[in-house]
Order: sequence, then structure tokens, then C-alpha cells
Amino acid sequence: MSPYRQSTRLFKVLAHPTRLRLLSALRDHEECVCHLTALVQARQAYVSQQLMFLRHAGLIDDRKDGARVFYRIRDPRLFKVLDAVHALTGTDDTATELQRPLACQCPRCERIGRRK
Amino acid sequence: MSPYRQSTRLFKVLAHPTRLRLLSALRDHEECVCHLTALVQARQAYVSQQLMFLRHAGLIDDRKDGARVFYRIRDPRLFKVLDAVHALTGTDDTATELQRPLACQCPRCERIGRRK
DNA sequence: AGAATACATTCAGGAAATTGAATGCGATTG
DNA sequence: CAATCGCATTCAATTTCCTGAATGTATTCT
Repeated sequence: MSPYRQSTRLFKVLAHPTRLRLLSALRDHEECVCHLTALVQARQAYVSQQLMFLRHAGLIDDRKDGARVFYRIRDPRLFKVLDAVHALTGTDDTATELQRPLACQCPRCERIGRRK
Repeated sequence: MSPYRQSTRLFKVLAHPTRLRLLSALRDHEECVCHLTALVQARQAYVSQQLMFLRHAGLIDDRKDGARVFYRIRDPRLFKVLDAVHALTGTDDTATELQRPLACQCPRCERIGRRK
């Protein structure tokens, strides 16, 4: 058993722009897949792939609500990692990302209204 | 230009057991390549490859002293990242790693004595 | 000067990650 | 119940990373 296995695994998961973006979007509230899809502007199947990846890595949890699935961060200490990286690189992507409202196209969300 | 470029790049660099081990070894003092080679128990060319990788990523700096080259951490805030990861995963590889003395075989180091 | 030491770099084959396409599946709507 | 919506999963092709082998360069020793 080589050490650094856990860390290496986690870093591999985080070494991906779309996954980082998804995690940032989930920073302080859960979100459904349709919103996340609208946010990253990719096809839904692709977003589900990345979410599945994050779920298998144990970084996020899912919750079914009827036809929709909501994802949320499992352990908020994850953001200690991300914040430390931002402090190191100087580029804080998170700030601008979170302010922008999630423009979801699905009529369901339009009717119900945003965020739960 | 897509955001999260910097973070993604950094995470990719860190997503590698040997590189993590090298960085941990450099945590609180510089070290020469021969010591690092002894530490990770790999061929020298391989260690130099990884060190080159870390240098190009801007994580470490080098200093020539005669025939030897000493490497050191450029920005200690890097360990904020690594410590946050250890807090998250629960596995702290660093502790055991640093206690062990670096058994360097080179006669030069034997004569001069360890650490500068 | 010649040999050995300490380290760097390039190259190529194999392994793994990334991404698009196609499709499955349960819940809801009409 | 048929159609649609919201989401998950598998498959395959491309790219990207990992690693070993070979080799180059500067320095030190004898």
C-alpha cells in the first residue's frame, strides 16, 4: 500500500475545471441537475457524468425529490482546500461564479421558483 | 479563456504520489536531489523528472551548490492546501514521512553530514 | 586529463483520463 | 397509458499522463 493514495485520488478529482465549477456552485446550498447544467453550459449527460464522478469520490451527496435530484456538498471542509488554492494562485474564480443567478430553462423551475 | 485554469493546473500537479512525497520532504528545509532520490527510492532520472515538473509549475525553486542542486518550496502556503486535504481525508501521510532520516548513499553527503 | 559524480532532458510505449454519442429508466404530465 | 421530462449510465474514440530507457552536461576527484 503506497501512502498518499487518498490525497492523490482527491487531487485527481479536483483537477478538472467543470468539476471545480460544480463544487463552487454547491458551496452554500444544494442544487438540482437542471440548474447545474444551465450553469456550466454543457449537455446534461456530461454534467451527470461529472456529478457521478464527484459522488463516487464521496465529495457530494444526492437527494431525490420527485423527478429531480438535488446535490449537496458532503463535507464543507472541502472548501478549506479550494480556498487555500485560491490564496496560493491568486485567482479566485468562486466569487464571480456564485453571484450570477442560475438561468435554468426548464419550465418546472420557472413555475416553482428558484432554490427550493 | 476558461476560469479554473490555474486551480486545475495546480491540482494536476498535486495528483501524483511521488510529487506529494517530494513536497512533503521539502516542507521545512531545502534538500538536494541525491537525498530526495534516496527518500522516494526511485531512479535519479525519475526524481529529476518530477522535480522538473514541480519547478515548471512554480511550486519549488532550485539552487546550485557546486555539483549538487538544492530544492526548496517557493510558497509555504502550499502546505495550507495539503493540510486541508489531510484534514478532509483523515490520512496524514506527512508525519511518518518526515521523521524518517534520509538515508543518502553518496559519500559526499556522508562526509559533509546532513542538512547543509 | 580522465574518470566518476550529480543532475537534467528527450523520447517513446503503455496506461489512464476526458469527452461525445447513444441509450436506459423512473417520475410526471396530458 | 402514451408522451415527455429529468437524470443516469455505458461505450468507444481521442487525448493526456505516466514511466522507463537512453543520453547529455557540468562538476569534482585522482
